[in-house]
Amino acid sequence: MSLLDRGFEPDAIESSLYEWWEASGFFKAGASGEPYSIMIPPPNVTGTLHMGHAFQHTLMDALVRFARMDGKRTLWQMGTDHAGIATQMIVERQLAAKNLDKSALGRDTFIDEVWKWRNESGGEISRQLRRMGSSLDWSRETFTMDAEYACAVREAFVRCHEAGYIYRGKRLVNWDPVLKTAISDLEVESKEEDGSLWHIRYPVVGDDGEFVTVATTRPETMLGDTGVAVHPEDVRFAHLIGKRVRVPIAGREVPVIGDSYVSMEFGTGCLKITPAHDFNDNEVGKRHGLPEINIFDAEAKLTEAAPSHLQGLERFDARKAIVKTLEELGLLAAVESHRVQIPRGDRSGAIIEPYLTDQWFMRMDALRDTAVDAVTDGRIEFVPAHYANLFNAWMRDIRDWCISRQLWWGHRIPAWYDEAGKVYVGRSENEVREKHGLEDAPLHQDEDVLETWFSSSLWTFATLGWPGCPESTAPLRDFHPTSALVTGHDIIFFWVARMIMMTQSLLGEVPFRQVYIHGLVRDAQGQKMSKSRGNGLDPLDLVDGIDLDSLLAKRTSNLMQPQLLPKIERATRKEFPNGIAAHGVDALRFTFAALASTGRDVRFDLSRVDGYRNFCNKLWNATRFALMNTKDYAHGAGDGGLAERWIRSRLATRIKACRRAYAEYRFDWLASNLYEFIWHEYCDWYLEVAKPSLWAAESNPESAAATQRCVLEVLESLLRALHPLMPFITEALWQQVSKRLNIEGDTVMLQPYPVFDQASIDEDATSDFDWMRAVVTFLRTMRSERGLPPGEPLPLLLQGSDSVVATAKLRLQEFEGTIRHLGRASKIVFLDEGAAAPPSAFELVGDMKIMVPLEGVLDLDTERRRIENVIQKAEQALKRTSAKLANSQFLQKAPEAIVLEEQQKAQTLESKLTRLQQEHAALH
RNA sequence: GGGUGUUUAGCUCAGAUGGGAGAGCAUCGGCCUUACAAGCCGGAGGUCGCAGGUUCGAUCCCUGCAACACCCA
Repeated sequence: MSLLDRGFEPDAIESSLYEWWEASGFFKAGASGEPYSIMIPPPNVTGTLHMGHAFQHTLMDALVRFARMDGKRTLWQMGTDHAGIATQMIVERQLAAKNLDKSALGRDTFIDEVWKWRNESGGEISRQLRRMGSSLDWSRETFTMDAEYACAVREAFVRCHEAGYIYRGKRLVNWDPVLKTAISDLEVESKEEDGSLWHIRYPVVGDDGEFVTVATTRPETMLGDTGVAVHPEDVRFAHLIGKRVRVPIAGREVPVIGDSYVSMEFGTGCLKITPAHDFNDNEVGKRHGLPEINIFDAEAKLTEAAPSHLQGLERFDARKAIVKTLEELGLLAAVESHRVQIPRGDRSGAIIEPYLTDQWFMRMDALRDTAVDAVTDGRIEFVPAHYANLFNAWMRDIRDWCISRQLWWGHRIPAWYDEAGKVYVGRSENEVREKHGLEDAPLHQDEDVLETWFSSSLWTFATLGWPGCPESTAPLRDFHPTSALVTGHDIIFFWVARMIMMTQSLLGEVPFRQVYIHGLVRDAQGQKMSKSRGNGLDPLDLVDGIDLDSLLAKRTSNLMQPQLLPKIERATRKEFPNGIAAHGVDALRFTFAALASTGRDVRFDLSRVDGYRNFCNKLWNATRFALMNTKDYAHGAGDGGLAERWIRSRLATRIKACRRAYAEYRFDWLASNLYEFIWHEYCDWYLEVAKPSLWAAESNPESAAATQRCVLEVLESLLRALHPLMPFITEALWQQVSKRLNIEGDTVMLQPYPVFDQASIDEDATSDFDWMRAVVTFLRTMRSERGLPPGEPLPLLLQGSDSVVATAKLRLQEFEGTIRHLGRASKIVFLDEGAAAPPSAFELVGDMKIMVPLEGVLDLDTERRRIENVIQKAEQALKRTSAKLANSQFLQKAPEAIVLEEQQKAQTLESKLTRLQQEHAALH
């Protein structure tokens, strides 16, 4: 009963419940029922929980908890990603701090270091996921570098290679000269930066004194030029096509070619062609058979392909040197400033160099088509649907995917080379030897690893036992294809598309049936949250609270740009002058749900969390009230009266809405329905109406017992309905409430989710209850508007036709006590229809006039103005409706139901107006 | 340059089938009413970005424009 004594303290309930849930095995994949599965997008093992995770996991956990309660055989698969580059960078940085270098350690020792780091520091995200209440199946936790997972990766590689999807080749790739690895198109971020356009004269061979002036943003690449191109229809240069020009400094003679890729308007209209260091030039070069001359090494320094005095120069030093030489030679025609797109690696920030190397690629043409088909024919559904367009558009333009990386941490490519350099692909060296009869021939394995996204593209099935033997793949049969994928729009291409392609190619089925795309969490100003901006929030700081100094320290430590410190400090002090209060996990989760509408980005607003913490407090206190007033509850109570029928009807309606919200991924509707129901229906009205009945147990024990039963039953249902969003508080409260109702079961999380009950929908009870609310609201508003004390009892007079009075009397049998209690009515008296009423404040509720005599208090002028106001509004409404009804087109074409509705509206308004005008005239 | 999304109360956002507009927060007034002051009661607040079109009727559908955001080149 300690629950009754204390107020709501989230921390006190959250700490113990999760441990108990997990230890009890409640999160483990279910054993019966229709399968429902979600794979967690595996967080990077290097990661710590950020707002995006917290948001995403709240939604996934709600879906999973809902499915589990709804009787599904539910799996929420846990796991983390080895995150090749990110992890390797962290460990390298740690080594650098100890003045160590990975090349000094050697590959094997370095990988041991990475594992050591992972085992010691890689578990932070798991702890945080538990703190958020995520009901993940930890017993199935998978790491993408686990031995079984690695086996699946090799299998996938070999099968794709056998199917002809994977090939090795020398191609132009995006090269990161800092990390010294190839990266994929998606890992390159292009931004416009200030640059220059250099106009350079290339002498025409055999025509002394004639030049072709090319324009370029990268003069240093001229050392690799193997052609100059003009537009074939450009009359200015038509005579040059077929001639040769001499590339200055390099001294090479190259042809002038015509290619429609050249824009006649841009620059000089002449383009130098460097097939080895530009993607577009590479295509032009291929069309015209131009050689590809690689002038850079892996660190983007000039190689022997450059003149000897320039060799070894880094590319931007080379640029300076070359521009200077050109100037001296008089070959620099002009320099203009120019905005250029600079491609940078998303990890290192280094400027990416298109670079010719041997890499492994995945062919996209056939796989692309199967993926697009799966989305087009509805086997995979995007929610919201418009993301399917984005997906298709991207797939249309997709290029072959470079899957090899020059890193050490990751899945090593299962390919071996003999001494002649011939490549063999297989699951293991032994398999390769046997298959190709290589016996003892020296073989060495490919040094490269696979891109991380290659292994994570297998995530939905490699976690379930694939390829495995029949016994170990039972989970695969049960849970694949998975039910839903929940992710942000930023990784549709990185991950979603690749999962669809890989899964279809390897399993012949889709990886998931629905993809719910949620928005990104931004700060209150709509800015992306990031460490470098210093505007990030740690979700657990919202949960547990943090003082200003700690928050400042957190936001300003290890800044990449220390000059931003004062700005960040100012902004933080302004937004959180007192730090952040503790709100509890449930309030934060509910906030995320409430903000999650239609997949758009969300601006995170702390005042919303405040509001939902208050909501938790409300629920807590409502339960305290329920428990306090049902101590003597005994079974066998009746169904109760109108109020009970009303609240049960409202509950049924809300349950229907909740289920629809789950089906449509509208977590905002889910949240608002539950909030409205609990606060404004259950607490504001039902519990208030219940009080007189509960307190009159001695005079009317049956009624009191029925009320107790309804108070408890509705509360118990709504706790179940709310549980997927607010697991902690609902569990703590449900355990108390269920005890009182003698419900079996240890935990709310394994109770059935409430089912919509059509039989509980009760229109009559709803209109009766609404009538009562109108009467009470009149009394309250009337008092408030006239400045009368809210507590002072006032008599209430009712007047109407016989039938109206008869209905009212029936309703009063149930609600007289309620109206006296909630409206502070001293007595309720009926006036004969024709009788003259005393000077009163009045209102029309339907066809009944309700009034409070205010002899002496009433100011006639004020009352008259009040009525005039109401009359004016009614007249306006009537005018609109009459205009419609006078329109023959409307009568002809509008649906009958709408016409009828308008006719009724007009009738009601007319009679109301008549009454109001009578009252107005009577006010003297 | 191409594409997608957004534009509704002071702020953050709903508006589900086209039938004259909703919530939370903030704000104003009144309440220590035996669950809750993290509360209760009541009020005020809108040219639904702009211009056309379709329709009996448009916040909603169509076209154009503007602003903002993101993606691609």
